[in-house]
Amino acid sequence: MSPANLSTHDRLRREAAGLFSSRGYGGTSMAEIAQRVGVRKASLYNYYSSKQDLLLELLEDSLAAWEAASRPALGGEGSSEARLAAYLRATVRFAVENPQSVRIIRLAATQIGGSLGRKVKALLRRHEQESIGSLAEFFAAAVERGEIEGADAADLTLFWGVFVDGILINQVFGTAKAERYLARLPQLWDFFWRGVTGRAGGFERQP
Amino acid sequence: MSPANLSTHDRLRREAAGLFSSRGYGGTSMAEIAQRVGVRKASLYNYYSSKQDLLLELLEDSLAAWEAASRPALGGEGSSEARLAAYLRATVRFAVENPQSVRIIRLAATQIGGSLGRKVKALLRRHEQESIGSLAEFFAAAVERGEIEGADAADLTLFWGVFVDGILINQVFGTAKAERYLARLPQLWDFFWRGVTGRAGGFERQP
DNA sequence: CCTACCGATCGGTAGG
DNA sequence: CCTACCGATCGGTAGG
Repeated sequence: MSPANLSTHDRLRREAAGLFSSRGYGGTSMAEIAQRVGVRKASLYNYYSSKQDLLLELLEDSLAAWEAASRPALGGEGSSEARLAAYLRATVRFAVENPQSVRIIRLAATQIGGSLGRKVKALLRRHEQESIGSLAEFFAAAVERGEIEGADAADLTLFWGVFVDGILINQVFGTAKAERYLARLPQLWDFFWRGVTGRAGGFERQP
Repeated sequence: MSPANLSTHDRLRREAAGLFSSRGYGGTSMAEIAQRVGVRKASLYNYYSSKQDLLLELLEDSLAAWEAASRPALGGEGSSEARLAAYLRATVRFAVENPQSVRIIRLAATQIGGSLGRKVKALLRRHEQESIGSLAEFFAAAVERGEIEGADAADLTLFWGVFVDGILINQVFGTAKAERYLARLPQLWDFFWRGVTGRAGGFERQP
């Protein structure tokens, strides 16, 4: 837990993620990162060849960690509701435990221009296609099997994106504590599932 | 419509809002703004005494415009559902017509540190207290009158914040066109309202 | 991981 | 709204 136990490279990742996510990419200087890590600025260039590279690696790591944390739940066993609820819980838990990763992904999606912006957008687009693509398939299958009735799969996917992004944004940038959204997840889930199916939701509290 | 018809001050506001919202505050330079406006950098300081002042005024204008566009709907006549739906439509329309205002508010909420960050957070906190405060009262009153049953007012307020922020974020930062969310608002509203009340929503298409 | 340094650009000012 | 300029800081490199 103590910073002294972490390698310089790990401290560098952590401090860079913290500064980028709270001040933005352009608002963070390499000198400031170095100061927090406790080394001279020039030493950072032993780990990354540029500031752009540093952001790109943090973004890739964040996207990979998010996928690894949430993806398995959707492909698990059980009803559509159980799997989707498990996916949501895994995502919200990830955001509680890794707020900086969520922040980095958001800032990358919104604050970067130029040639770096193009690389960032390519990474995000690839991730979104995989993630939203599998959700769209999920909803289409649920509609086909009759587990969700009277709604269009595209509208369900749209509503799901709104729901999840709304939770994540409020979790990591809002004034309320991030844990609150995890604690109220059964209620939020119930609203979502009833809205989508007309039936009360059953959000199992066990993992 | 043409830039040539706008005053220098108006062009300055527009270009600064565009650059801040696409590159972030720290990623935007006064020289770049000046170049787009078509004047020398020093001339900008006839309108604003600092870069911080420029951002603060853009933020204040954006918050005021948002309030003016959405607030009246909530206090209008009609059922709780009609008023809340009108409030949502006004908000989503505002985001279609003023995406940069929404972007500025989001970036201010997430990307600024230091002394500027404190001023920005004070502005946002005041706005949030007024806005979320009136929503919390709205839901409490709807529960008390029995227009919404079986749900806690605090949970309703939480879900509402998730719903609205999710739409706005996807509208102004997502890959789909912003108009899509306006076009699909009846469906999104139906999901929301049915989730909250168990009854199908009736989203009137007329203003 | 350090010292020492580079050219470029930063926000901002003086004075007109 | 301009020219001319300021000290400070930027990302990055050389060389060890």
